[in-house]
Amino acid sequence: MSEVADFPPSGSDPAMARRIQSRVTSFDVAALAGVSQSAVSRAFTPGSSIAEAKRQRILEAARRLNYVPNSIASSLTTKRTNIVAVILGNLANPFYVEVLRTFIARLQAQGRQILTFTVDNGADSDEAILRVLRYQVDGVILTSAQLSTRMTSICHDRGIPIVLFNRYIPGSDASGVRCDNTGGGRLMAEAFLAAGARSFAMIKGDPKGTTSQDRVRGFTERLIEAGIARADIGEIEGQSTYDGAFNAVLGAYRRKPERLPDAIFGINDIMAMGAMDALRQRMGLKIPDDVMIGGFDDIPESRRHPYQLTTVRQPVGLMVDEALSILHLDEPAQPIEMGIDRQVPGRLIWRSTIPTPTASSED
Amino acid sequence: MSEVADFPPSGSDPAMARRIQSRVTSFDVAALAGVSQSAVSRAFTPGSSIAEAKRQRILEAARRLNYVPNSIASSLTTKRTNIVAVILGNLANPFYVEVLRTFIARLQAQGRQILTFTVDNGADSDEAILRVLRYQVDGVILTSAQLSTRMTSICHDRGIPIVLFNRYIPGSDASGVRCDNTGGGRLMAEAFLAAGARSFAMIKGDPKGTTSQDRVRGFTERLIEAGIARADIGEIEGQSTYDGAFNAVLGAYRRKPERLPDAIFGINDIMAMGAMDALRQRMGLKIPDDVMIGGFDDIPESRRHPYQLTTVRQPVGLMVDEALSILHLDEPAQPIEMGIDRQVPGRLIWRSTIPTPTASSED
DNA sequence: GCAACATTTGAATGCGTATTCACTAAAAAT
DNA sequence: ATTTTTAGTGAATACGCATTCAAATGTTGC
Repeated sequence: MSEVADFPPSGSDPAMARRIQSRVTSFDVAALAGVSQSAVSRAFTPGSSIAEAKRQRILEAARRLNYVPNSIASSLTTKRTNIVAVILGNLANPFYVEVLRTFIARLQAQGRQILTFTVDNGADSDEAILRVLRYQVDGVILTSAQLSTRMTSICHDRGIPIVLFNRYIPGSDASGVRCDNTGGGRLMAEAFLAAGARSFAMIKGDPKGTTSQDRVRGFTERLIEAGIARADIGEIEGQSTYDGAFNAVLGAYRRKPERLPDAIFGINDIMAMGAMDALRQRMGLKIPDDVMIGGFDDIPESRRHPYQLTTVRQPVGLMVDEALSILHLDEPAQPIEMGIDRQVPGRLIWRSTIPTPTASSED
Repeated sequence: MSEVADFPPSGSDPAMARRIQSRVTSFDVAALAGVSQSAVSRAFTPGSSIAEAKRQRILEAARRLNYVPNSIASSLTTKRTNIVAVILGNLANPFYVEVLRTFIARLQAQGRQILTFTVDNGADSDEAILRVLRYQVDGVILTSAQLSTRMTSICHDRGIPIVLFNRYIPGSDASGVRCDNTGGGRLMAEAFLAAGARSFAMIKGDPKGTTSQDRVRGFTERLIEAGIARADIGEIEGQSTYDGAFNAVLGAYRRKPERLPDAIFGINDIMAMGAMDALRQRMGLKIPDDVMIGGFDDIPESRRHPYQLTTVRQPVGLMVDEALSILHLDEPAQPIEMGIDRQVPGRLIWRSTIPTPTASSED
């Protein structure tokens, strides 16, 4: 049926059939344009000394040859890759998707590339860091928890800055940016108190995550200060996911509805949403009439109709900007800043899972 | 209060204060181990000819120096970077988050790195491709729509394979993998018909996206075959987001509830969810009693309680595997396969937004 | 018209590794 | 015991570009 030459034409070189052709290099462009290789390099390096007319001639030659500079080769001499590594723990949580989106948007706008890694929740990031090191990235963003101090010092020795995002390592001098999670926990406690709650529960996430710990601590502290008895502050453990919270709530209250508190603080929005669905759809409860719910993060889903979750917003854009500024990508000669721990405050967003004491103030 | 030397010890070189130190190279390791640089290179290259005892000695020396091979340098000689670029259009749609997760998981397990790009929806990917080319990636996954044929041929010339994911370019010989969107549209039409619907609407997404077009086409074709009049098959346009669908539905029916059809097909799950919330929360309708709803993708959110969306599942894992197999990352010497268009069938997942004609068959 | 200066230019070199090539030592085959 | 094979090794080189250095060209001021 089909003849030999039935491959669709691709409109390109006839010599393309084999893979790994001799690539077009700056020498080829130089030859075509009648200049030296140095000139070609200069034509593609902004701010270098080259006559405009010559640059144009070179660019034209490059265009004709479909020449694209080889960043790998140039990285070898400049010792800059323009690559930033982003190591993520948990893309199942929309908050971290938002974080990733923001990092990508910012870095891409700066002309940098993003090397993305995921690390199983709770697993340690050492292997990812090692891989990152091989690629000589200009900086590392780490949103995943575990990181050995050995790794931080190796990175430091090699001059690669790391920023912990919404994490910190107690006793380490690794720099980081985070939301004021403790303060945010306090905000949520105050919101519940203002709405008249007297008994409470928290759905905690990963017990090793500082994020969860801090929110729990701030929340608890504030309640104690307000005179709430420890006995009236319950804790539920669950996987840090929608399903984890859903099941944890069912496990805790389905058989003992009498233990249900006035208010439940989901340590992040996705868990608060899981809790809400369990309480409403499986236990037939009304929110906030039967139980109040609070979350943390303010992911886009939280404002959607089924949830309308009252939550603490993390200013992601700001946090990302802070993180990137700590990296000092533009001044690689600067010594790495260590021991920085920038905290940005969260903000309570009133929606409808906690009755508003006075007037609503959504946004 | 604090003395000069109050920096926490980092357990590393004392010479670490300055950035851009002379890096540790294979020559340093060679010197310490008393071998040649070639030997060091071989020690880190699996399958190369080196005595096991010597390799161990080298590895030990490397460990003592915290030596990590420089992949940038090695890429220059091997012409392989072990980097795959993933270009994404829309991380606001959880489906593509799932796709990204899957690619990362697979590639990371193979020891490859992922360079992530996002392209504004509808914008063209040429700039991203150009950046990708500079980094000499081993392959490109493209989930975003627009791609000039000039770019595909440039990639082809340079021996860089591209796979379109859930997209195709009519008239191009670019390879791709996609769900059988047309067939999926038909499945949904059949589900609605079986449930007794006689009037329909579709909420279309990006009009330029082949994904949306194909689903619309399959859905419509099947309905026509079943004898439904064109007048009973409506179309609503909206941004391909939750809010887009939410607003589109409100705009179409809020003032004219009499125009509401028996069944609405959201071209993807996130839009179907937006539609559901608009219909239920804003228009007080019951689903599926007042309107049936169908989606497409089967994102994790679809099975959650507020939605329980009947939808067409895309087998993401399978599609990702197919995409990677087309890339032939393990046989770079092979000529690039062009013109491949693998389609994998979707599968209808019955949940509760369409009344089940007989018995339910959720998973 | 010439000195003093600023701007362009190309040859040569280095970045850190993989690989080729020629060679040695050890093992196997004769 | 000698030849043939095999495994192991180091010196040298290439990969594609940025950058340094010295030379060449162009510009300005007097």
